[in-house]
Amino acid sequence: MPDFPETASGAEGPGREIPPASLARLPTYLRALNAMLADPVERVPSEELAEAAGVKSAMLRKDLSYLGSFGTRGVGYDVRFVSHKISSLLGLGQEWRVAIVGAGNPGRALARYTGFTSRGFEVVALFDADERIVGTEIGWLKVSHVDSLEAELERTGTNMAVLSVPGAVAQQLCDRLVAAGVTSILSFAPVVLQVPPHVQVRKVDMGTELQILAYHAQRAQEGEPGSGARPARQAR
Amino acid sequence: MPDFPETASGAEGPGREIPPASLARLPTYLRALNAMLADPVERVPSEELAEAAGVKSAMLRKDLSYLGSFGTRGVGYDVRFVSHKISSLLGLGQEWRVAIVGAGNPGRALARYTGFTSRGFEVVALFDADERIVGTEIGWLKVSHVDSLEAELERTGTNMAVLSVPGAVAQQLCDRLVAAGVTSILSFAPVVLQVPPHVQVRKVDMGTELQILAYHAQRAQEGEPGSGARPARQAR
DNA sequence: CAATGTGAACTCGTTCACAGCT
DNA sequence: AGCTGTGAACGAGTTCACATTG
Repeated sequence: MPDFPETASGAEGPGREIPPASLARLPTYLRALNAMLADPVERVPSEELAEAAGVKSAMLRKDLSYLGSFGTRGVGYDVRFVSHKISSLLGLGQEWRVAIVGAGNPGRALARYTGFTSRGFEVVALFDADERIVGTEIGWLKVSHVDSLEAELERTGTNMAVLSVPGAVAQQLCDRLVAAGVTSILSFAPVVLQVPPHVQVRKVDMGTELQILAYHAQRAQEGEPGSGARPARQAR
Repeated sequence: MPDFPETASGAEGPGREIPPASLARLPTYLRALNAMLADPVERVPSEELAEAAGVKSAMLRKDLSYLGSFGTRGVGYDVRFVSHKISSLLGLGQEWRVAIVGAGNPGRALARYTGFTSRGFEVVALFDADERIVGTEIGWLKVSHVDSLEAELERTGTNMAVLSVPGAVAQQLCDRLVAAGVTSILSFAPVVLQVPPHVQVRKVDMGTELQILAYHAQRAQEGEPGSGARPARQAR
């Protein structure tokens, strides 16, 4: 299917760095585009793609302009072409080998989540420190003891890690991952990880998200009850 | 013991809205402060708290200044006091009743995650559409059929929902949640949800995060030739 | 003519640097 | 003396609006 000129190899993109805010939206665009590929949609104007992605059309156009300038004036964008372009920019042409460190509830859920296997990410190792969990099979993977972390990372050629361990041990395991040469870490631990500058960490934190929601919810309910401002003072 | 000196009751709530970027950091500050409370730390200067939260001290001070102006010049901030202040601003004084919609792998992991129960969030209902799952117990909750969604939300007094269902049905369930009066939704579904303006949605998307990591990882590996030499330095 | 691509205006977020308190 | 609180400078991100192009 990849019948597009120059796919995964470098040199294609402009030297410009993509601004982080823009980069963070590309996966959303990619999903929208791929959804359109299912139906046989050939072209899409920025207005429509932007709506599907939940952004304004000017922003979408500016974002895409960082990757180069394709799209046909008066017509729109070629769905397949832009999809490929984003995929290759994101490095989805290659398989990323992911290790999951921490096979507790969240780790196990991740290991079984097939959603991303299909998108260029393969889970190749699973670690835990709990003897009762080590050796059990989850999905089609056997849980390794965290003692063998370095050896297994090497053996499996892991180049990305998901950290789903309790906050108390997250930093220490993060350090070991970094020492073993992992430079991309997705952390679910509710702590701020300290890493050297060449290592990329992204954090997913449900607790934080719920607290932000609580802030808005509280404001909303203060407005509701008709009586106006209420102190609503309750210590925890 | 939970009494604090002033807190001019009328003046506590600044009319000012908290800027979103600032709001998003408050949970991190709160965690750092609560960790300090464990040790008996009374006061902390902005420099130190900022380091624990991974931000610059000027930013921390500005963020805290949105909540009011406490902190003692020449000394620092009272750990307990600021912790309380943030908690109450975030609405953590009250119990939030959370329903989890979708009891697949991620939903089950969330239901068992006790980490947030302790922080003012209680899971009060769990839904799924799969007959084989409905009726089973997860943690101390029985999975309800999604058909009874509206009734159960009402019965349990749910005021927040976590949406952990496949993307294909997320929008439709989101609509039902909104129709049932839920105004705060944390979504794990990899789709852009359309909601009316009074509803707050936050999204957690591992796929997106991995793709962003892949972008950086790809850039990094383009820089260095494929030989075995890797920096592998330690974190601080 | 319809829709892109983009400079310019504007808004929001971060950092600086120092006045003002304790 | 030391540290907060904040106005002002700076920078990033978003939106506007329009010249440009197929």
